[in-house]
Amino acid sequence: MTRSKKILVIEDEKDIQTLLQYNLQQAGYDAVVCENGEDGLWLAIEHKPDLILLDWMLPLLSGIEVLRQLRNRSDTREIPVMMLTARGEEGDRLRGLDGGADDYVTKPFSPAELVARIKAVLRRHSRGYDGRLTGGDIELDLEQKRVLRDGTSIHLGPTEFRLLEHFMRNQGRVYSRDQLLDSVWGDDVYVGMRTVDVHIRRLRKAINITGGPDVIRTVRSMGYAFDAKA
Amino acid sequence: MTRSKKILVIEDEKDIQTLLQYNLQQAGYDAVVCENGEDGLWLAIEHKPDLILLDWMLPLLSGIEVLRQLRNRSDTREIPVMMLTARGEEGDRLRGLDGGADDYVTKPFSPAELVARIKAVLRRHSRGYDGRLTGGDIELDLEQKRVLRDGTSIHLGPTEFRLLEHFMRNQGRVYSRDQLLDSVWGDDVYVGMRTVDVHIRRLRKAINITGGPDVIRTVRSMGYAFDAKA
DNA sequence: TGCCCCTGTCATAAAACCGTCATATTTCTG
DNA sequence: CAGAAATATGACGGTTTTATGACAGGGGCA
Repeated sequence: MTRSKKILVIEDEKDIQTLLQYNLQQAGYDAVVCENGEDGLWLAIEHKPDLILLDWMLPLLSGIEVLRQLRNRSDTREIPVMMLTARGEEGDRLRGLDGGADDYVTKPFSPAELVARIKAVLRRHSRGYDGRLTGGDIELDLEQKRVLRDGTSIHLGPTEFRLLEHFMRNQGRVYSRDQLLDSVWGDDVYVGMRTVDVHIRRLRKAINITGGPDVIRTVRSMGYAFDAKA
Repeated sequence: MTRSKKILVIEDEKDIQTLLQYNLQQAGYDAVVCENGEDGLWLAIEHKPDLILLDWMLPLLSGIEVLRQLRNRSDTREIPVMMLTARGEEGDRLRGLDGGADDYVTKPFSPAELVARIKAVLRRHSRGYDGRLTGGDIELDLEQKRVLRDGTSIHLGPTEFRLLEHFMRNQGRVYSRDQLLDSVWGDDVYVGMRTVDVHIRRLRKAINITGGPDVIRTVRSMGYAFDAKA
């Protein structure tokens, strides 16, 4: 049996804190709890949890700011984050997803549902652990750095490969050019937005030589997404 | 009436097989049965069942391995899986949940209980999460920025999308053109009232290409509203 | 060094989208 | 039923966003 997954909870409301702690442990997770953004950030860096539950409203450092900083460090960028938001604030939710949260839950929530969602996020995130990603008729071999479409091999440049990998790890989800630059190029690069378009085009051209349907969906004024199914 | 849910049963013990098949059909499900992991995997990919009942001990391919492969393919990843385990194999149970099973049932079990659990899993699964709005046969996925009607994908421009989103968040309620301009377009834009009509028309045209009934209700001298059911 | 592959940026073409208007159609009122 | 009021529809021009093709610089490698 693998070690139990570690989950970091950053939440200032005491009762929600204990509620979460209890339920997470009940579900077999290893829960670490703290109550403000600064500690949370520190613990995240220190403990490298498998997932972070992050409250939106926090003392000292707002949730969105914590998220931003997590995404800005190479050693925490890959940790999935679920935001806890109060009901009603739609703008927050959008900004949260925009900032790279993997899911969000509106309070109040049922513990059972939360655990289910955590499972889903962890599952989605651990995709490709055997070195292979698949979507539709496209296969991506992470170890050999090879791409197959419908059996035939396809050549991609390094950037296109990372781009496709990112899309295939998060299929269906729409990413803005900013987000893509952040997660595919890295945060310390500064290249123009339109560069993303060009690489999308290169990726499309390469991946569609077999004649299959385009798997990359353009979402006007939003960004791009990968869709395996029609 | 929607089509009956399809359930794939992967189980090698003949008598349990027939027991399940009988009870599932009795409960109104469409049951497909097979008896080893390889066939199960194949059938899952081929049939896209709504739920999979997966025995733990299987010839050829173990249950956990089948589960792993199901979770690694984009077209089967979202299908809920219930594991059937023999009494006492607690470790297995944990590994099952860890691997992404949605529930587990220990043998022997009562058919009635099994059906109840199945219903619960299906309900939980179809209810979706906050990132998805649903009304009637229309689904709106905020995360993927996609609209589905009766399963078929529908394309909307950004404004139509926001318009529909607003309607689906407040179903049944009537909004005047002024209110719509305010909440969909924004406070600081000033466009003519009639513009709303035009976008309503575009939304209608797009959303009714499948031939379903119009879900947008015109309230003369008042505005518009979204009604899922007649 | 020279060649080849990869990258980022531009200019331009091509789409997609938006707001408005003129006109047809429907609904209401008396 | 006539006339008025409100909504539906089709078309159009302008604007924004995306797609495409071309190009030059950078770096690895023989």
